[in-house]
Order: sequence, then C-alpha cells, then structure tokens
Amino acid sequence: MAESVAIPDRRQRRRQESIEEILDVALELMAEQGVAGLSLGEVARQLGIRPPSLYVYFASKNALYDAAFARGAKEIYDLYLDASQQVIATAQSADEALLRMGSIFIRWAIDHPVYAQLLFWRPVPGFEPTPEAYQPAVALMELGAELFAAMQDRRWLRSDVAADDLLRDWTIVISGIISQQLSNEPEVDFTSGRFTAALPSIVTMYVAANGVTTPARKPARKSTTTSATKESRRAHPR
Amino acid sequence: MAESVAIPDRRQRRRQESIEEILDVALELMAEQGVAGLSLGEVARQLGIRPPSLYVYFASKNALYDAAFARGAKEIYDLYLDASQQVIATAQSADEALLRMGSIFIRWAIDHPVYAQLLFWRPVPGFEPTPEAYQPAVALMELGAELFAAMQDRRWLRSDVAADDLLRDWTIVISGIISQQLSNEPEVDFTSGRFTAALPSIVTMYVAANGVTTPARKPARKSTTTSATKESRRAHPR
DNA sequence: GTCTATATGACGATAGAC
DNA sequence: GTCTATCGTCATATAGAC
Repeated sequence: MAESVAIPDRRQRRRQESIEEILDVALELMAEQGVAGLSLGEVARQLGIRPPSLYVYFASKNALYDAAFARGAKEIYDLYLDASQQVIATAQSADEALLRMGSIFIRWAIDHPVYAQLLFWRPVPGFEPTPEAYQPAVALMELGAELFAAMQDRRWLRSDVAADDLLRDWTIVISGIISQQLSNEPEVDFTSGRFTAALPSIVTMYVAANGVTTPARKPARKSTTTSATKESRRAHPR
Repeated sequence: MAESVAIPDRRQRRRQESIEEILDVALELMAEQGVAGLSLGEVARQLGIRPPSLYVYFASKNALYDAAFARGAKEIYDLYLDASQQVIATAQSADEALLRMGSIFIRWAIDHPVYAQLLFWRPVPGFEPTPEAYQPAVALMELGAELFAAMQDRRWLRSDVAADDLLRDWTIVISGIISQQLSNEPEVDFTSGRFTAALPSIVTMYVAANGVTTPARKPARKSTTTSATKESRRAHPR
C-alpha cells in the first residue's frame, strides 16, 4: 500500500527543479528584453518545450512574475539581515553603519536590475505581488526599523524624531540613488556609476541632519544636544 | 499654380489636431492600464476608427510613446523655467528656494504619474526616446545647473563643491521622493502622501550639508569623486 | 503526471482597395 | 485618409497522447 505512493517527495523535488529552471530562464530574458517584455513563448523556446507546458508549473504569466518577486524579496531580505547583524555588531558610528548598509543595498539593486525594478517600481501592468511574495519586503522594513531604533539607542541618531520617519527619509535617499542610476545609466555598474558614487556624500548629508551632534531638522526646540526631552517614540521598541 | 497647393496649412492643422487627439486618448489609457499596457486597438476603439488608421499619424507604437515623452518633457520644462525665474527673483534663502522648486517639481510628477514614469523610469521595453523628444529634458538639467550656480553665487550653497555635484545630489533626493511615493502609494495625491510629506525634512537635510553656514560634507579635502584640487568647478558659470 | 497538439482571440503592423 | 484583409506573434485554454 505504501508502495504506490512511495516517492512523492522525489516527484516534488523534480517539480521544484523545473520551477526554478523556468524562473532562471525568465529572469535572464527579463534582463535582456525588459521586465514587462517577457514572452512565455520565448521562455518555452529556450527550455525546448511548448508554451502550454509552462502552465503545469505556473498558473499564469503573473504567477511567474510573482515567483520572481518572491525570490528577489527573499534574496535582498537575507542579504540585509546578514548585513545588519554584522553592522550592529561591528560599526563604530552612524556614518560607518549607514555607508555599509547603503552600499550593500544599492550594490545588490544595481547588480540585479530586474529584481530592483520588480520590487521597487511597477513596470508590469496588471501585476500586483501576492501577500506571500510581498512578505519578505515587509520583514525587510521591520528590519530597517529595528536597525534605526538601535542606532537611536546608541545615540548615533537623534531621538526626537520617530524611527519610522528616519527610516522613511533613509529609504527616500537610497531609492533615489538606485532610481537615478538605473534610469540614467542603466548599463553602468555599481563601481563606476555617477549616482552610486554619490552615496558617501548622501550619507554625510543624512547624518548631518539626523545625527545626534548636529540637529539640523526643524529644531525640536527643547535643546536636543544630548537626548530627547520626553523619550523617543519608536516603532519597534526593544 | 498656387491653387493646387493652396491650403496646406489647413490640412496640416487638421492633421496636428488629430495627432493631439490620439495622444490625449493614449495618455488617458496609459493612466488606466499602465504605461506599458497601452493598446493601439483600444486607442482606435475610443476614437471610433480602425487601428490601421492610427499609422497615418504615428509610424509605430513607440512613435506614440515618443510623442508622449516629448509632450511631458516640454511641459515640465516650461513649468520649471517659470518657477526657477520666480524663485530666483523672490526667494530669500536656500531653504525657501529649494522647498519651492522641489514642491513644484514633485507635485507635477505626482499629478502626472504617466509622464513621470515615462520620463524618469524605463517602463516600456524597447522604447528609447529620440533626441528631439529628449531635448527638453537636457535643457531642464541645464536650467537646474544654472539655478544651483546662482545659489552658489548668492552664498546660499557652498562653493567648494561643483554645482554639478550639488545638482546630482538634489536630483537624487527629489527623484527618491517621487519614486517612493509613486511606487508605495500610487493612488495618493501630493497633499496627503507619506513621502511627499517628507520634502521639508529632506530640504532641511540637504541644506544642513550643502548650505554655506554648515559645511558638513567631508571638508573640502582633495575632493570626494574626481580631481579638482582647488576652487569650484561649475558647469554653467555666470 | 507531464507533455504535445490544437484552438482562440487580441495584439502590432503591413498591403492595397476605395 | 480611411477602410478591409491579412500576417505573425502573443497569452491562454482545452483535449488527449504517452
């Protein structure tokens, strides 16, 4: 009896391999022809199968986009998790921490423009990521909030502004670098980009306004030279 | 003799009207279905004609995108030209000038998400704007360079950094706000957006680092990016 | 279970009649 | 300048071979 259903995991593993293989090809083609220019026929052609066979593994073209989105979100989340732990453990200043985090994040985005466009822009009409695919992106934001709260705790960043606002402004400047680099110099890599090169000055700018030593934001009025007057209000207290 | 070619401008005016009308419909549809999701069949349907008739006015779908790009570029250029003249004439500080310029630019982008995506992102696979369509965008950058040079001359912005670098960093933060707002809260307008609301704090941040009173950037050492060991190197000296 | 064969309808684009 | 007719390709759906 057990024999007839003996090796379901083998089949499933085989199936999973096929899914990953299709995804690999699809991502390659998106890199060549643009994210929204993906053709299932071309995917099938590259794999040596007929287009309808793809529907065994993906219910629709958008399901393929969703899987790509999920893979990219997971990848950047893992990378960011690892990086933030290292940075929290070893960084000596806000400048250093932000430079390292920004560098890792931006480098990944420029190295993976397809993921970056899929995750940060909306290039595919009609496609919305499912909550499952989107989940790592949410976790990524929470990770960011924790990191910024930790920097506030260390008095690296001012505490009279909510960590959420600090993080929002940080995402603005980082996504600004990525967005400008990808749209103005799409073929240039992280090392030689004109906009990626702005990261140090952008970090300095950020810290000039949000570091504890230089409260340049609309003054909190209550002398914020050292600490907050009535405690910080943070999104993810520890 | 003159009679046989008597009214060419009438025909041409009529033709131009048709072109504008087609463009209007196309932009509406892009707003509804996404920039890359434009369908020529749907455009023709809305106009009560057959799809092939569109080819009398536009050589291809990309030619239509090109015309849309040109129209958007011209519109934002005119807006920016007007605004920068007013700001140069009346603003009293870097903070005020940048807040006004940023506000006008971002508001336009959020109010015209189709133009913004077409101009600032690359949502349509295979489409590259022609030099003619792109020209106002170049002029816009030159306008920005002049504005920043003028602010340096007034000692509103530090002069130990090239105006081009100041402008580059400014485009980064502004495009960051636009990019984040359009991708995270696409349906929210300028007034209520979470990221558009960050403009004042972003401007303060920018001025904290690049205003003359607070040189927070890595002190004018041997320059951060390339050469230029001394003096400011500006793109458009006056 | 996995694939092929085949079909449908929409798409961008072209040719040619009127 | 507009039409009809048509082509090749696309995403997608279904039926059925192995």
